Amino acid sequence: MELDKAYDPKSAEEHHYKRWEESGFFAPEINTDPEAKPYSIVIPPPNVTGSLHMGHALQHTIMDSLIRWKRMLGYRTLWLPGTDHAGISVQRKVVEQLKKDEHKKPTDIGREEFIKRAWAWKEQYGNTITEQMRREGASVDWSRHRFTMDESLSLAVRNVFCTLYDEGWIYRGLRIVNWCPKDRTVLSDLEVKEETKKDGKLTYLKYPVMDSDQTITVATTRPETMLGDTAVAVNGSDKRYKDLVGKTILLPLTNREIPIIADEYVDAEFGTGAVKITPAHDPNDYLVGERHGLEQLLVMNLDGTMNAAAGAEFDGMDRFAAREKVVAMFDELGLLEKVDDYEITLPVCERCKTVVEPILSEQWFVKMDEMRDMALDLMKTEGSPHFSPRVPHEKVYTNWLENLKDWTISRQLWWGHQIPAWYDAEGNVFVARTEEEAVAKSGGKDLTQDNDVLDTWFSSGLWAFSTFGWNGDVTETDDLNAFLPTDVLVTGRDIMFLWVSRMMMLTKKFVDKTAFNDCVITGTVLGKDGKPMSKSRNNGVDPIEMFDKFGVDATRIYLASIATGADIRWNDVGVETYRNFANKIWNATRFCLMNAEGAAVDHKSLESLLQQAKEPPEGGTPSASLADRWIVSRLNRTALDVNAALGKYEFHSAVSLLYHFFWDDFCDWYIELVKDEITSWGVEEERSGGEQNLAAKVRILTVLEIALRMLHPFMPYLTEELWQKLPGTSNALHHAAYAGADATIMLASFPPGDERAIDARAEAEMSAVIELIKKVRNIRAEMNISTAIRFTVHVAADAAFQDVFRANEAQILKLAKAAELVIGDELDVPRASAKAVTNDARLAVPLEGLIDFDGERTRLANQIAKLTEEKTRLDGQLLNANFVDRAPAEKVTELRDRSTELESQIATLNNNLEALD
RNA sequence: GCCGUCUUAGCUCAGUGGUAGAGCACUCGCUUCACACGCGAUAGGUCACAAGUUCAAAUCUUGUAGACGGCACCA
Repeated sequence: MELDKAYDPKSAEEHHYKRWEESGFFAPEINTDPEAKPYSIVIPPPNVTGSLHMGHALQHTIMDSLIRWKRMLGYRTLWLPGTDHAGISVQRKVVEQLKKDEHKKPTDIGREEFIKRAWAWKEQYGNTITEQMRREGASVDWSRHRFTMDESLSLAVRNVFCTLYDEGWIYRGLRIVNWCPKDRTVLSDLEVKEETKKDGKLTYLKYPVMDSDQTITVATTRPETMLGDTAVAVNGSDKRYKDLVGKTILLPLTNREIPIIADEYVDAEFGTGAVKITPAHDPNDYLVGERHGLEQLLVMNLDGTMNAAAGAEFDGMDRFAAREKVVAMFDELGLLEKVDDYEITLPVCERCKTVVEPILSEQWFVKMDEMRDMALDLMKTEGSPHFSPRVPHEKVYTNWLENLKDWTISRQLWWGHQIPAWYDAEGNVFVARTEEEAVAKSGGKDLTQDNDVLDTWFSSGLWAFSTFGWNGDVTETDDLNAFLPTDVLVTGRDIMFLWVSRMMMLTKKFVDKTAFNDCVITGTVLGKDGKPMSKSRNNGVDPIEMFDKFGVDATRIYLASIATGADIRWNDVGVETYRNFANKIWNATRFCLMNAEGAAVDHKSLESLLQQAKEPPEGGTPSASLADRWIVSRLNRTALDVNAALGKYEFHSAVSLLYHFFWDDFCDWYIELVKDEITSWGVEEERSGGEQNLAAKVRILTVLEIALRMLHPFMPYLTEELWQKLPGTSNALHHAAYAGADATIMLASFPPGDERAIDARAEAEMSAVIELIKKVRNIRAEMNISTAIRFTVHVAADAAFQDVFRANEAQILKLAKAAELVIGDELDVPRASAKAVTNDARLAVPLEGLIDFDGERTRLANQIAKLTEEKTRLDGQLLNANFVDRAPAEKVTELRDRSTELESQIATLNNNLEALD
């Protein structure tokens, strides 16, 4: 079989996913081992308005790598996919569509029709991400796909709401909330971000004190709110205003009389030391108002315009226009003291960047005190969730919880879970799961349901258990028993509070379990400019474009290679590295297949090698070749290390281990070392015959096959494509739990690695051979000797290494491009020779007529300088009595040995240098 | 204001007490029959700065400077 010369990702990506999905490989049911341990991950549900961005790609890569790894290890794995209904975002999309297509407002078509449109929108556009996930190769169980507004999940929401209400954890109250005038809904604190405005103004207004000619000056950034002022406050200990406390102000433009009060809240040092108090439009003022029994005068509508209470002149006027008008009128009245430029940070709506208006409004809240204690308790007693990396996330999470305020859960939207609360004509509230129940509770009255819906995060908060079938009516399911707690949650910092914390709390509350054991918080993938990717910065990189350009596998393994937990800049060159890696894997396989005639993957072929590593022949020479013993040792070491790294969520080191094993050990050395043995162009007469040749072919195919399995979690398409082409791969290689399934690498067992297969002797011997070859190559390169010239290499070493070099003579000659190897106790070479030392040998290359004496002098001098520098440093340490006394004896011996070794190497090189003269 | 992170080769980043690493870029040499998305060989770093702890610090502690994140406040 012959492969194309280069890997074309597209062709592999086209067909495997469909087969995997249709064969049911992604579902936990594929695992037929009744004893199999479960391993589960629920996806952070992307919202239906979204499309795949680099953050998703990173997180999905991590989740899929973990799931594929565990699946191959025989766990009953479930990665559960789904989407959330994204209340505000979908609502906005539908509103825009309505306006554009029909020039209508939501109120023109009514709630019922609007919701129909929203569902239609979701059906049409809401599957973008799920389709993109197929391209990513995500091995999610689509049969368990959930949507936060599915019937069962919606029932769960209603049941949870009712229970929390009945137990007093949910209440309805009049509070200052964050209002987005554009979206016309209240927002939770977490959905409000801050934006610094450099062109802000601080306006100083003079308020006349009644029965006096005095005025009191207040400063404000929102002059229009003065229309709702119901007091002016000063600090009671502020001497400037002492006499004014208790007096009355005639509030300009309104002619209302408002008191001057004393309150601790006022900082005498700040501004004028006098503060206008607007209890209905400012959270601090609200508190002051409560303390002093002030009227809460609402002067604004929920669309950001002023209302009648602001006065006839302002009624209906936009808040910003009203601001200008208020200032102008104060100016006319001579009551405008001044307007200063002022840099101000304003709260804005996270989604639409509209300036958020703090406003007094009646909303539903979740009381957070007990929830918080529950989550803190989980952290303190069980260290749950176990964050990775622990620093700094555990502390940030804990700090946030400690300062938690109540959660505003009502939203003035139509799309979402309508609040299961009904009102009678008198405004009495009846909370129930259905209208019938509510009516029954009311004693048969006519009721109307609350107009608002719940925050999308309220339903997302139930995700860990509602997705497994819990809905309050049904509280036990097989999936729930099998898969909760989920093993790990993989997500970004941005939703740690919005989602992670709430899911912990609600899962504990309703199923008395932790939602997930571990929580991997990924870093942010930054744009090339080092800033978070965003549309406004136009520094975003589209994962799909990367898939097209470099292939899915290259993009995935690159993402895994940067998944350290730290933020990282996107770098096309990095993906290119792994595109090249994919091509390298392709070509290594291509080479093996070109020479695989008559051979097939056979794991028994490595058994004798394992045996020799486990029980080295007593003093004797192992029968298997060094290269074979070495690659098996390296293979197992890599497998052990990769498993360990994945277990610690150190994806970048797993990738690095695999990269270097495959490229350096397998391609650069192993393939080259055994090339002659397996190819038809090898040195025929040196071989013991066809049988030996076949065994070597089987071995290399087998090593390759194991390597592909280790790479599969990161590079699913490429590895499946190649695995299918390797002779001898079949479902016999599957993990026992999947014995019956059609052959696929994704169900093959993941190499666990065997510590006893680590062959220290083979590794030491191989490194002697590699070092020797590298030194010869170095001489050739530095002496500028053409590869066409095959010279003789003289090697001196102790008896054991002489044997090693003799046993590997053919390989050394080939890789060093030498004609002859002369091995002995001492070097016996003419003066015109280039020389070098390794840790285990001395070597020389006679270069009669080729040597550049000056060049050789420089080369030797450089080597001597390098070694001397190291020796000087070591000897300095060894002369230090403190070091020798206090450092571990092992360390001291190690340094001493190294120093002795260096001494001998330097001496040799010096002799070589002198010999040139 | 409070909490926290980062600063390592030209670039992007690993490494977290015991001789500084990778990929890419750079330099030199290769149309070597798996791969030029390649092969071989070099070069390149007082690990931001300062002090301390230690036999030993890129790594631990404190401070300084710069970059950044979260929370709170902002009349």
